[in-house]
Amino acid sequence: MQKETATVTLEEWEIELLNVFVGLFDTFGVPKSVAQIYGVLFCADGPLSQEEIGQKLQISAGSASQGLRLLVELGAAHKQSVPGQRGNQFTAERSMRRLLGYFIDAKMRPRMRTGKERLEALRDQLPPENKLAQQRLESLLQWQDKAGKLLPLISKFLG
Amino acid sequence: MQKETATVTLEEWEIELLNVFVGLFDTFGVPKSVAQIYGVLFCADGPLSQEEIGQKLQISAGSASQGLRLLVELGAAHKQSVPGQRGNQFTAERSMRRLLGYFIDAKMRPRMRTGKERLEALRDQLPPENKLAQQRLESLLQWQDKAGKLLPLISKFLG
DNA sequence: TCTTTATTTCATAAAAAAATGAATCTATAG
DNA sequence: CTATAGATTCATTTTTTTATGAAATAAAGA
Repeated sequence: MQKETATVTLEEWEIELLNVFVGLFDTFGVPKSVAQIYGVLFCADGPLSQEEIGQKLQISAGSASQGLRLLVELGAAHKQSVPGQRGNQFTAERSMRRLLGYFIDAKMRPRMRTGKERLEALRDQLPPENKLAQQRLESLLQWQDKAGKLLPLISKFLG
Repeated sequence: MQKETATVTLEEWEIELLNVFVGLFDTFGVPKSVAQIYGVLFCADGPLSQEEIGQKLQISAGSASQGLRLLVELGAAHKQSVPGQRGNQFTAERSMRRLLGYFIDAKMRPRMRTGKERLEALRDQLPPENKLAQQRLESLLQWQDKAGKLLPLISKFLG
């Protein structure tokens, strides 16, 4: 079978965009290499294989695999296995709304939920005479509450 | 001078709250120990000295110093030097709105600004016939734009 | 001033996170 | 079925981040 001769080197403008993504993603604690993989997909003209991504970024197959897995988990990348073809293809989720939405669902909500449960459990076993503890606990529960209402609004705004 | 016999150990409920803060802050890449320092301040009944914080968390003076510096930079803690008294006192910023607002100003805006500048510079030197690059660049600039409009709305909502 | 206590700095140590690469598993082509 | 390209896993290595502690600095009391 004819080997595809795709571009395996990053262009100047792609590198520049990648750096911006690295900064953006870092705000949410996503590692540099993962942001770079996303960036490559974002810039690409079509789906890319894991191999192509690895070549462009000069990273190992293991690294590419792990990074792509994280991105797929976060909903930032989509994996498609094309029938009648080995390997998988990846594309970037380019909608900012969906990107943030997935991130919120995958990372923020679970944490907020367990946090809330913990706090509510604590409230039930906290002596009522401990006014300070009661008060601090209430403050924090209010944060959770506000955040829970804010997140959908963000999605809406971006939609 | 009489030595103050403040509580140097964390109570059960404080530890629980600290853990919640660790989770929340981690979402934005703030290290555990820094989140814990914030938690201690948040729970406290009044201002605390760096020494008291260090004792409660069993961390070194250097660690406390660096962690507090970061929190102050982020606007998550306030430092006050009480006249006629050695050392400084620290308090937590307990307003969620201000907390997020400061964070946005301190960490997100600068990144977005430099990102935007970079992208605009790139746009000016990008050959117009490179349609793909043009298009991707525009997408990303639109993200910046949306984000720039979203951030104030968040502050407003929390206010 | 000198002394003592609080704080910061920064080189080093410790810990945590991320990348590698070899072994393993999977799936397709032949 | 067998051979092979592709993908994944995971123990190990590398890199990065964070914490420590000793030394330097600052600031207040005597």
